[in-house]
Amino acid sequence: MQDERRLAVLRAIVEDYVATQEPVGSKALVERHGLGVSPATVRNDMAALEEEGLITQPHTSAGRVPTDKGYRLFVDRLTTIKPMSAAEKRAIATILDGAVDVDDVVRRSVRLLAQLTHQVALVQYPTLNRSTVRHVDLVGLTETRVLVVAILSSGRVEQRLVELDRPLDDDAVADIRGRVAGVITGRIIAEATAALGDLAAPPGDDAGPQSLVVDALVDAMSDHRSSERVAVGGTANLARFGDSFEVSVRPLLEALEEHVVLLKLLGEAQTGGAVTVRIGHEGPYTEFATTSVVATGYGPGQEAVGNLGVVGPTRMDYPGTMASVRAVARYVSRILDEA
Amino acid sequence: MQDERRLAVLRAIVEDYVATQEPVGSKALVERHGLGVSPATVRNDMAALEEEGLITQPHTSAGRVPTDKGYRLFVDRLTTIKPMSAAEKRAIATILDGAVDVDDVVRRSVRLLAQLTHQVALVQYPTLNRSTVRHVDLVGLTETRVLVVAILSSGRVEQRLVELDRPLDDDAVADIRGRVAGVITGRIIAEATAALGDLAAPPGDDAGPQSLVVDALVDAMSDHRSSERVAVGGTANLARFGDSFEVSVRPLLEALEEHVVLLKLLGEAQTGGAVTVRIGHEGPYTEFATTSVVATGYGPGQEAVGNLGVVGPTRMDYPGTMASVRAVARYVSRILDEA
DNA sequence: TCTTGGCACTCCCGGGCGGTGAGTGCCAGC
DNA sequence: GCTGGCACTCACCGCCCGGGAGTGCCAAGA
Repeated sequence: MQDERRLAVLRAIVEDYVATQEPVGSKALVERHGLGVSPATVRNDMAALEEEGLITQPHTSAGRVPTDKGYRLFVDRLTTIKPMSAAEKRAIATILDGAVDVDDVVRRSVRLLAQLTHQVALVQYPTLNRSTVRHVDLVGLTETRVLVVAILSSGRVEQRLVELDRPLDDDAVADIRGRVAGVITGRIIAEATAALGDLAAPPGDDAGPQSLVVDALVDAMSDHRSSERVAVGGTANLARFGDSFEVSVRPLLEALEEHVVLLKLLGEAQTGGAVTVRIGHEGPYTEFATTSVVATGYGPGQEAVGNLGVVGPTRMDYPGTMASVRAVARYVSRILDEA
Repeated sequence: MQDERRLAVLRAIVEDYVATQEPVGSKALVERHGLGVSPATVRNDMAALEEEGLITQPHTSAGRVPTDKGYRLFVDRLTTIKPMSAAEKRAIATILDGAVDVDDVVRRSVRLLAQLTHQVALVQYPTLNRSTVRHVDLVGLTETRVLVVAILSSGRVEQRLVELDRPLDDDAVADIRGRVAGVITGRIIAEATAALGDLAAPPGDDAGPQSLVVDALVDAMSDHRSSERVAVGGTANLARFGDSFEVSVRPLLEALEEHVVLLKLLGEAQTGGAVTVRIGHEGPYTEFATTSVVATGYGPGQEAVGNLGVVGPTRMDYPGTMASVRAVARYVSRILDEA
């Protein structure tokens, strides 16, 4: 019974602190929330919660602030993701439906997520892993330059310019095109890449040019470039960090330009539709010690082709943020499914 | 004679203030620079400079700080762009040469420029205006969906998915492809768009699908999307603003996500290779009242296909920044020329 | 006419100081 | 196990004050 009330106190502390950004005291707590007990009782509970490491006080005789552990318990056990309102859902659908291509979906998502959550939004560009090759084309630009274009089912178009070591006439280009297209069209990337291996060193005169073209295609489909990209938006929301710019915001801004780090952060998100939350010091990223990351995967069906989420101060509105992240991920998935 | 010394004093004030970020007094001035006169003399000159509106003091009995007008005079008459060292040039060339496509050039340029100048870098994506159409392709995905792909001489690939109102077999797709390609291949965008107009409402059964395809092509080449995009980097360098985050950096971060505004800022850059500097309140952008923009155009030959530059506090190292901006623009131009 | 040393004045900045108030811990009583 | 009471602890804020950098002005010298 007391245990239950203590959790209620923790929840109240988290909610108040998130709302006011100030340490919350026992008196204010009983006034603002309908706990039917006296401040003294709450103080006892707070002492117990502090004993457990769930809350802490910045200095003696100040109110209490949740610790990372406290937020963790709050997120895991004290809250449920609140569903978005119909109006919010409509707004999301309207904005994302206007996208003209995959890149545009990503850009719009980032913007939308930043606006919804008032935090820094991250959206990973979709990986090509599950895509199939829709179309391959070779375009002879000059006698020794060929543009290789691969169109993938995700809607992405990858291109490479190939410099040949000797002139090639149109028929020869068409020949290579036909051979390559026959082997990989309709296949998923992994299969296509494997199949190209057999073409890399073919018999006959065209070995050189064809190898070069094949290499370019393998490179274009190798997934690295596109999956290593993350769109970032809403950096102005870093102002929510009340702290000084130099100590808290600058390193964050720097980290946000390091897309490799962001990918790792987003990569922690579990597949399968659940929203993952990383709080404060959890994980090895010192730059993000005072921040939480709320992320999830997106993609058609159950399979994630990318992750998206937000970065914000540990003192954030977790239920609302998680709801927004989940909602945007769902709509992005749906749109990618349609395209 | 005195006039000359006064300008020397102004130059010294600008240089010292840029270096120290603190109001500079008469005594420190004669010590750090080799002006062969006494502090009292300098004080008289300072009073004259203040009279002309070139410098100002934050409060009585403080040192002097250059005004926007002072910086303007400094940039226009007191400084020359200092050439980059050979090592710096090599570094620029090395970094940019590794780019795999146009988008990669832009991304690398932004990063490079931010590192060189320690400021916020902006690089506009190349406009398509001067590009020619290298290749057009139509790919039938299903019976009622066609992917339209246009490959431009700039290396950019534009694509649109077209939903048809009725099924179309492969022959019909090939037919439209042939007709469209015949009309626009090799032409510059403007001509191609005009030529497409004649195809929009052709005679015969295929009027519907062909119109849709033509519309998509016109849209893809309409230049709006790509030229409305700006890559931004080095936002962490906003820390150089010593002021409080909320009043000075937050509005800037917000403005930096408004790419329309950035395009206008960059658009002020003159064509023809000169580096343009906008200082402080010059221009209608209240968000950028405390910043200067150093920008220039880039592109193969004399024609600018895009602009790039940096945004920083008015108190910036103009000679160095202008040198970096010019150098990066030149190398980007060269690379685009080669591609 | 310009430069220079001297001098009084201004005002920002940082440190020290006491009052105020929110919040706590503890204890005795119910 | 809850509650009211009470003494205690600090952060915060406004205040004062001295130090110091820098200025403006003036009279004398080149």
